[in-house]
Amino acid sequence: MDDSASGGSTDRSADTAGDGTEPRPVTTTATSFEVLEQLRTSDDPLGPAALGRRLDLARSTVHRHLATLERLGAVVRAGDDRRDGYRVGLRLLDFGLGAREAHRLYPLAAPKVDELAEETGEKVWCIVPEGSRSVHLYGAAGRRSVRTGVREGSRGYLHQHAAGKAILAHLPADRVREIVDTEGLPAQTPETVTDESELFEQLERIRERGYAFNREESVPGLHAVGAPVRDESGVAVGAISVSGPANRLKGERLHEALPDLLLGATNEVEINLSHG
Amino acid sequence: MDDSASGGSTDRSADTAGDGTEPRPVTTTATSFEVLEQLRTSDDPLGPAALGRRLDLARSTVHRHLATLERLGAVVRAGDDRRDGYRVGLRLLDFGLGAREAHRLYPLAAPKVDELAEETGEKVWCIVPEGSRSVHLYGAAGRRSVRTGVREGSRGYLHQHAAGKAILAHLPADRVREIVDTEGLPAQTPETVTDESELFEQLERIRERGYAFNREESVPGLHAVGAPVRDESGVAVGAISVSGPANRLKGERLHEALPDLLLGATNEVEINLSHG
DNA sequence: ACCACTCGTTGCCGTAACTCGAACAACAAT
DNA sequence: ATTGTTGTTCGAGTTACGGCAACGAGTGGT
Repeated sequence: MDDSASGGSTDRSADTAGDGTEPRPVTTTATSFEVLEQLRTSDDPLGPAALGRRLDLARSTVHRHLATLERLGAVVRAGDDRRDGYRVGLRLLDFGLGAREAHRLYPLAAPKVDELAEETGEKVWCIVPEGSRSVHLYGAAGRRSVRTGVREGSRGYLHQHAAGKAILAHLPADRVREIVDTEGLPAQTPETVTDESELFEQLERIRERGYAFNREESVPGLHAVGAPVRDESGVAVGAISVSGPANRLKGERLHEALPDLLLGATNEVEINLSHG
Repeated sequence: MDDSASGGSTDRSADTAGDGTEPRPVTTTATSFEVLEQLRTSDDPLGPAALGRRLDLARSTVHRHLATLERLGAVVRAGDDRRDGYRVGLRLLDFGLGAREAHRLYPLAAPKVDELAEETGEKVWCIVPEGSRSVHLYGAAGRRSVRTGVREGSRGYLHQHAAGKAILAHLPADRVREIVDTEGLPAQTPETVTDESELFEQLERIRERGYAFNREESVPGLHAVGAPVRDESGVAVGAISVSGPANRLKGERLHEALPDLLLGATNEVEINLSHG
């Protein structure tokens, strides 16, 4: 009842301070996703109280969101007791895997990734850009492959991987600008490329030779080679990378054998991509 | 259309006889999920107009939801032109695969499923109950395995599979009652068990011998064997099944060899489940 | 060439429904 | 028994959600 009971002309009260360029259309659905995000990143199930504390929301509000999400199958109670809290439900597995199979690259690249993992014995990834980030679409573990923290579905920065740099090198220049401007060039290891001109220089050389390297830029002790998958118009729709311990990925193997294998695979995928 | 495998009647009327008192907690988040559901079940990308028509919403409303979901990464524009519509984004892959790996059964069952697929050459599934339905948590295709319509993440009815019946047979009796009451016993093929007493009779025999059969009850021409995975207290947390063409899964192989293999695998998983 | 139709997008306004705080029942720890 | 949790329900207040109408752009018909 403060003022402006009708019409509400003068002041807009809070006006959602903070975001300068936010257009207007934002939603409460975002809150539900924040709940999901909290549940996803937590190892243990969480209840309304714990979630409310993390998100700064009232317990009753969280309760309502959870009830709705439960009805949708997006979350499930962890145990039989109602004190056990909730965790992310498998309904989202349906959505997620559906999205993956709907991606034009997945059915073509997955078998090739498997082949490469078999041939090289290392970890092989198919990575695609989404928004201004990278998504690990599909991965296959070779016999001697190392375990990193990355999972299928993981999101990361394009400038931190071999595959990501291969993608950046074959994107329209203004697109690269947008991505760098919105995401910046955060470092993951001391070797990560954080200098803008250094990055553009690398991208130029990647365009020349057709593939990219990653020398401990994402994980200490890990090297990788990445090659882009381009569509008819030449822009990258994704990339495939082979990664392994630095002492195994070096010299002739890193600079010639693996790139050859990779380019053979990506070339084949590109052909199927155009004539499929 | 008409398929609408899940969700179904979302209209306010609904309220099947019985409990007319819908609690209260329903949300607009549900609308966002309906948008996602439509995008998931559609082969082609959809825009605000098409979605609005299918969901009976104003274009502007759908637009708002899409804008929010896009900001969250849950949907993405299909093409560069803004006329191309949206599809489900890979953000949900992150949620979905995370939920799968968080499931206590997945890391234990997946390698065993791979083994069984290798040994039998058939299609092998790990299935878990969620809510009152079944979810295909993980599947592996053997060398000669057949392709059915099922995918990882697919949801179905517990009484229609071998694995599902194996689960039902090792659930508390009142739980089974709940499930049958809420879901009914819909038929998928002429062979599906639709009679309640027939089902309970089968469940009793499944408990006695320790595994379940499926003779063309879910897909015509397809047979399967399923064995439960029980936790310390004896209730089923999931099941593993082997399925293949009826003419290959019969006689001694169906009734002795495959059950032996299956029970060996599930037993091992159960041990790891208790002491891991 | 025009026109008629659809598309996506954007303000605006009324009101549905989302958020919050308080209160209640169970349970745990002191 | 007291004090602290927890999950859950109910009501009141106000946000922001949903529908309508209009704009700019693209497409197909004639």
